[in-house]
Amino acid sequence: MIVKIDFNSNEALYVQLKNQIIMGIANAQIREGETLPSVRELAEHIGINMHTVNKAYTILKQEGYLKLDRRRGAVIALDLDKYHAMMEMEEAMRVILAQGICKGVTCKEAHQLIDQIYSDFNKEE
Amino acid sequence: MIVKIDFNSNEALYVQLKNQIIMGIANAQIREGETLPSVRELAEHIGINMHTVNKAYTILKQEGYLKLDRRRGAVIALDLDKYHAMMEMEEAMRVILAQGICKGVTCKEAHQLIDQIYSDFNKEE
DNA sequence: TATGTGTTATACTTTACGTATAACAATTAT
DNA sequence: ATAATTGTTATACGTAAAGTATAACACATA
Repeated sequence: MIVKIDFNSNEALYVQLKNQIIMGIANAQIREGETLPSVRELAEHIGINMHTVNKAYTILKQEGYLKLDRRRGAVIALDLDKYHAMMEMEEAMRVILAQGICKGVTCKEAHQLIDQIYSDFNKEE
Repeated sequence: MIVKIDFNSNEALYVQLKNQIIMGIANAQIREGETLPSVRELAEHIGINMHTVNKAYTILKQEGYLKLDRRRGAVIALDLDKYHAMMEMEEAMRVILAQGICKGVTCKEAHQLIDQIYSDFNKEE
């Protein structure tokens, strides 16, 4: 799995890393039971501090994507609280769709976008 | 139009305000050509600093939602750069949908969510 | 015993956020 | 003309978050 970090982004490094890993799971590039690199290893590979990686891992654990194990490391383990996920999706989507509506994006175009992204995630293996 | 700010949120005040205004436009609670309160007036009404409101207005101007006029104030004026809006929607949606996919949200359920939000925005007037 | 996990603690720098005053240029009402 | 109100800009300050840097701890494995 390839992690791309933009050091010029205004988005925090640990947030970028967190999102990349979530998209990696959705892509099935990493699967249930598989392990991520250790915090020190990944930190060195990306070129950032260990604690920044650890922060991303800790949040992923709290949000139900990982289980952290001494020695084994960070293991993908999904906690399927679908209801909670839907609530958060709704709140985030409301802001994004509002922006789209103001800019003339139709409901149909939003649906097409959803289909495209879903098929992108299923395409990769 | 009612502005609700959560002072306990981890989201910045100017971001919350910006999003509320965008959703207000999508709702048609404020329409093209109408004016928002002055920065000082809105700041006092909400109970925050003038510069925080000004920051939200400035960003809304840069992103093509407002035009700022001396004396007239902040006037809703939408710059319909649909293509650019679609690009940003795609990037933001990719992260949100990835979270949903990991949590077992189906493509169909995502579509239902879109429809619900779109109808919510069209219901209000 | 040695090594590599996550974890925690401390200290430091830098940046973003929010507030606080103040003043400016332009416009409108008096 | 004068006064008042608009967005705008500048400066300064305090607080919090982000990121880095060392160091040490408890635990599990080779």
